[in-house]
Amino acid sequence: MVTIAEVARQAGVSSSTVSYVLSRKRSISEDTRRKVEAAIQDLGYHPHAGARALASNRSDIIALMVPLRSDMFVPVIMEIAMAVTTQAREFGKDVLLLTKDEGTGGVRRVSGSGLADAVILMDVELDDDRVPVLQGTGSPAVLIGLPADTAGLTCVDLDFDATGGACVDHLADLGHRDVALIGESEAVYRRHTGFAARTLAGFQRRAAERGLRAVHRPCEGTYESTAGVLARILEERPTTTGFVVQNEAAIAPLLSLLRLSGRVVPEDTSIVAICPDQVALQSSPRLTSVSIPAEEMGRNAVRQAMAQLQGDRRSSVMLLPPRLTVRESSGAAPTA
Amino acid sequence: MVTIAEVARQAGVSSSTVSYVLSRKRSISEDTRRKVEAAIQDLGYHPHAGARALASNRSDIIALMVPLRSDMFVPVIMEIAMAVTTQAREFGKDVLLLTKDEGTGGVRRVSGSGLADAVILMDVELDDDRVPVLQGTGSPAVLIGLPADTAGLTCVDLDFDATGGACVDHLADLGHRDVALIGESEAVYRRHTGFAARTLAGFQRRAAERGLRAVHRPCEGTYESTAGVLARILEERPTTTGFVVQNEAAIAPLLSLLRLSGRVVPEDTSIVAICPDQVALQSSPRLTSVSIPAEEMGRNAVRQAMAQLQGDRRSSVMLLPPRLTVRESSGAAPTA
DNA sequence: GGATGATATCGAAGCGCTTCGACTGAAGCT
DNA sequence: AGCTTCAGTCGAAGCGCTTCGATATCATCC
Repeated sequence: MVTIAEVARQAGVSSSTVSYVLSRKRSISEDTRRKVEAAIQDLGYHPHAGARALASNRSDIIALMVPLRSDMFVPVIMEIAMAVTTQAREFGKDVLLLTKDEGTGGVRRVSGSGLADAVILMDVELDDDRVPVLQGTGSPAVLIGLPADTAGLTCVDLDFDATGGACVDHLADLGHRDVALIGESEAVYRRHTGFAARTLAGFQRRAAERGLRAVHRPCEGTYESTAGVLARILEERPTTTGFVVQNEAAIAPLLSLLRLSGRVVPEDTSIVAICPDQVALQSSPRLTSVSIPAEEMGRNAVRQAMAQLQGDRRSSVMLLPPRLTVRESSGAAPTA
Repeated sequence: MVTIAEVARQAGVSSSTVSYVLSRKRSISEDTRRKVEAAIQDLGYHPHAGARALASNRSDIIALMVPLRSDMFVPVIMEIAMAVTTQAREFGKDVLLLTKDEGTGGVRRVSGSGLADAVILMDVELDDDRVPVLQGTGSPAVLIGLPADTAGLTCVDLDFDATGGACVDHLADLGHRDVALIGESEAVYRRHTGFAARTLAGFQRRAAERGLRAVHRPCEGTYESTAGVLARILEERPTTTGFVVQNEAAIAPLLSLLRLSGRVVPEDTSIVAICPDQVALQSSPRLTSVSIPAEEMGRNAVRQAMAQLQGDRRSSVMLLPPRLTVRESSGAAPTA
C-alpha cells in the first residue's frame, strides 16, 4: 500500500505538506503542489480511509437506513437510495447501507463507532424508536418521512396532505362530483406510517371544501382486491367518475378492469395517480399524476445532512409541494 | 467518545486485554471477560471503526456497486442489495453503496483507500472495464452476473441458459408446438449484457431439440409495445399457444391484452414468466414462472466474498439452477 | 523438584493520517 | 535598517486500536 510518506519522499517534501495539498487547509506554493500531485499520480496514492478517520475524527461516510420491506413502493425506495448516494459523492462522502431491521442498535453502532458522520433514516414511522436514539447520539440526522412529533428534527418529505388536496382540486376543476380514493392496504393505515393518513386527510378536507362526495377504500393492490374495491365503489356510488390512486400496484389492475368493463379513460372515468413519473408514463393511457419526487427527497436529505455537518443546527421540516402533471387519464366529467 | 483505555481502566485490566476479549484471539479468563463485558456495557463502548481499520488493516466493509439505471428489474436489484446487506451483517460486515457510474475510479478508490475489504459488482457487462481493474487491485471480488471471460473470477448468477430451456421444456411437456419468447428491449440485446442473450440461446436450443417452432421478439414493456409485439407474433404464427416472458414490465400489459382479445389463460394460451416470485403471485392468474433468486444471489455473493477474505483464492462460477413453479397461467395446449 | 507447557495478562510499538506550533525567508512597512 | 507580516514548509504529537513479544502463574510430568 502506498502511504503519504512515500508520496512525500517522491515529491521531496514532508508528509504534512502532502496532507495540506490534499486538504487545502493551508496555502501551498504552485510549484510544490505540482510536484506532490505528480507523485500522487505516479504512485497511485489513495489516502487510507481508516487512518484519515482516526486522525480527523470524520469518516466521510453517511449512513442510510433503508426499509427491508415496507409500505413504500420499492422503485421509490431505490430511487431515493441512488439519489442519496449520488448526491453524497458530490460532497465527497460515501454511503453506508443499513437495513431498518437493525433498529436502534444499528443507529447506536454506526454513530458510536464513528463509522458514519451522519445518519439518514427512511420509512420513518409516526412513533419511531430510532429517532430518540439518534437524537441521543448527537450526530447529524435527517429523516425522510415525518414522525408524529418533529420538534428538533430535520425532515424531508412530500407534502402528502397537499397532494391529496391537489388531486381533488384537479378532479373538481374538471367537473367531477363524485370521487374515490383507492388507497394503500388496510395494514398501511393500521401501521404507524404517516403518508397514507396525511393523503387521506388532505383528500377528504379538500373534497368537503369543494363540495364533492368522497369515498375512500383501502386496497391491497392485487388484481382481485382491486376488482373487489372497484366493484364496491361503483355499487355504492355508481356516479363516481374520478379516481385518485395511491397504491402503485393497483394502477395496472384498475386500468385493465376499467377496460374490461367498457369504461373509457378519460372520457367516462378520470384517474389521478400518486406515483413516480416513470410509472405514470409507461401506463396506457399515460396517467395524470402527482409525482413522488424521490430524487429530490434523497438529494435534499443529503444537503440537510451536510448543512448539519457544517455546524448548522437548526432543525427544519421540508415538505416538498406536490407537482401535478396532466396527462391522458383525466378529462372533463361526462355530462350526465 | 468512549475509548478502549477507559473500558480497560473501569475493568481494571490493560487495554490489550480488552482488545482480546473483543477479538477472542487469545484466551481470557472467565472472570476477566465478565468484568470487561460489564465495563463495555456500562460505558456504552463502541470500538472506533477507523482506529480498528488502521491497526488491523481490515475495514469490515464490503463495497457493493449497484446500477443506477440498468436492464435489470428494479425490485430485483433492491432485493439483491438487501440480501447482501443482511448477509454481510451476519458476518459482522457493513455494506458501502457505490453506483455503477463511478466506474473504474470508484473501484480503485474504495479498494485503494482500504475503505472496503471486498467488492461485489452488480449488472456486470460482457466486457466490463471494472473487472480488470478490480483484479488489478487484488482485493476479493465477486460478480453478480457473468462477463464474457470468467477466467480467474468469482461469479454468481442465475443459469439463464438453463432457464430458457426449462421454460421451453415446460411448454413442450404440456403439448405446445409453437412458442414465443417475449424478451427484453432491443437495447438490452445491443448493450453488452449477458442474461438476455443466454436466455434466448437456451430457449432456441431447447426448442430445436424438442422440435418446437420458436419465435423471439424483443419488447420494451410498455402497453403499446407489448400490444405491437403480441399482434406481430399472432399474425406471423397464429398457432402460437405458449409464451415465455422475460421482461417483467410486459407481464401486466400482456395479460390485459390477452383478456381483451378474448383469449383465456391458461385454456387457450399458456404463459411462463421469468420474474421474481412476488410478481408471479400478484398477477391474475398467478403465473407459472422461473423465479429470479435475488436473495440467494445476494447471499451467495457475500459468502463467496467472505471465503476469499478467509484466504480461499479459488475462482468459481456459481450458476444457480432455475426453479420453475407451476401456477395458474400454464396448462395443456388446446387441441386443434 | 526442576523442566515443560499451557493459560492469562501486560506493555509497547506502530498502523497512516491530521493538525498544531514553530521556523524560514521574502515582502512591506516606517 | 530594522520591524512586522505573511506565505510556505517542516517536525512531532497523537488519534484509538491491534498485535507481538515478554512475563507471570500454575498445573503436569518424569
